[in-house]
Amino acid sequence: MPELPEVETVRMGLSRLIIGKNIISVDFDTQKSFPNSQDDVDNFLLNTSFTSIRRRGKVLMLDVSSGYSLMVHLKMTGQLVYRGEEAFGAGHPNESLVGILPDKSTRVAITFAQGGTLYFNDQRKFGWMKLLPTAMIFDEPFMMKLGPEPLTDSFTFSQFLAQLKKRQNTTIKAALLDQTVLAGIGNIYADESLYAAKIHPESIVKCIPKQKLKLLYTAIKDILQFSIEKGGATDRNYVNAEGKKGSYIDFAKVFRKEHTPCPNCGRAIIKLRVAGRGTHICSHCQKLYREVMK
DNA sequence: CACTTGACCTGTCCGC
DNA sequence: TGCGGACAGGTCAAGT
Repeated sequence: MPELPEVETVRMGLSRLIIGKNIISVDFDTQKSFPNSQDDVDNFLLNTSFTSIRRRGKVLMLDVSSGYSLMVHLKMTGQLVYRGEEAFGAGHPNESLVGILPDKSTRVAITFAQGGTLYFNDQRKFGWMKLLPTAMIFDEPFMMKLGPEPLTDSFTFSQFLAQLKKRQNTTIKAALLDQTVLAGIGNIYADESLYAAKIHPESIVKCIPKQKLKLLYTAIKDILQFSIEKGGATDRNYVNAEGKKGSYIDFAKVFRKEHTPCPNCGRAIIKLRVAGRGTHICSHCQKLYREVMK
């Protein structure tokens, strides 16, 4: 559920809250959530500080001054929440979706000399955080295979078409969820983008007319950007670096909107299963392409 | 090789 | 009220 806009929101928040602070203690529990040894932590994380925070797809890279980086994937229920004085500047502490930390979902806690602690929480333990040399990040198999960043200027329509060539015979929904085609799209933005482009998610990639793919290309960029401006989508677990919700879901047209009227035609939004995922559509507005158009 | 399905987890919700 | 089971979805391994 943390997809590109949510991870980007966390990145911006952490950049404001933890850069330059000295790490004085690191506590971690399960091997699955944090596979590094105590020696790694002692040698490359303790007594260092975060220098920059980057994002690639749904992955965060927290670079530290030792030449190592913490790679973080939040998967479905992961959260990176900073607790300290600064985090509560503007709003109220109780706007936070998360309570007192650490709690039973806390997997890693990183405490700073200046006060404040960064918590990695993950209810379902699908997410992970791992420490590795900064220079080795892009040698990780998952990182090497990632497709282009949809919000960069270098991501053009022709590049989008070229990427889709890799998945010509599958459904467009499966193609959008494939991180090697495009990096950062998950279930929410796949459904919203396909609705905006009026394409049925079960359409076969090679059968979709080029001008419809152009609409999809534009919708992806616009929707991801808009969601970042709204602080991402809080469906159930997602919170930003201050533990607060994003508001994109209030603007969603179809995601989790089954039985409510389509904003375009008024017919009910329905839910089906495509590519093994809950999928939300207006079956009247979104056209199904299964035969190659001449 | 291309593509689909199941496993990994745990909290929540629904029906009985 | 309690309980079993379905469901949520990102990624990888296993299956077709």
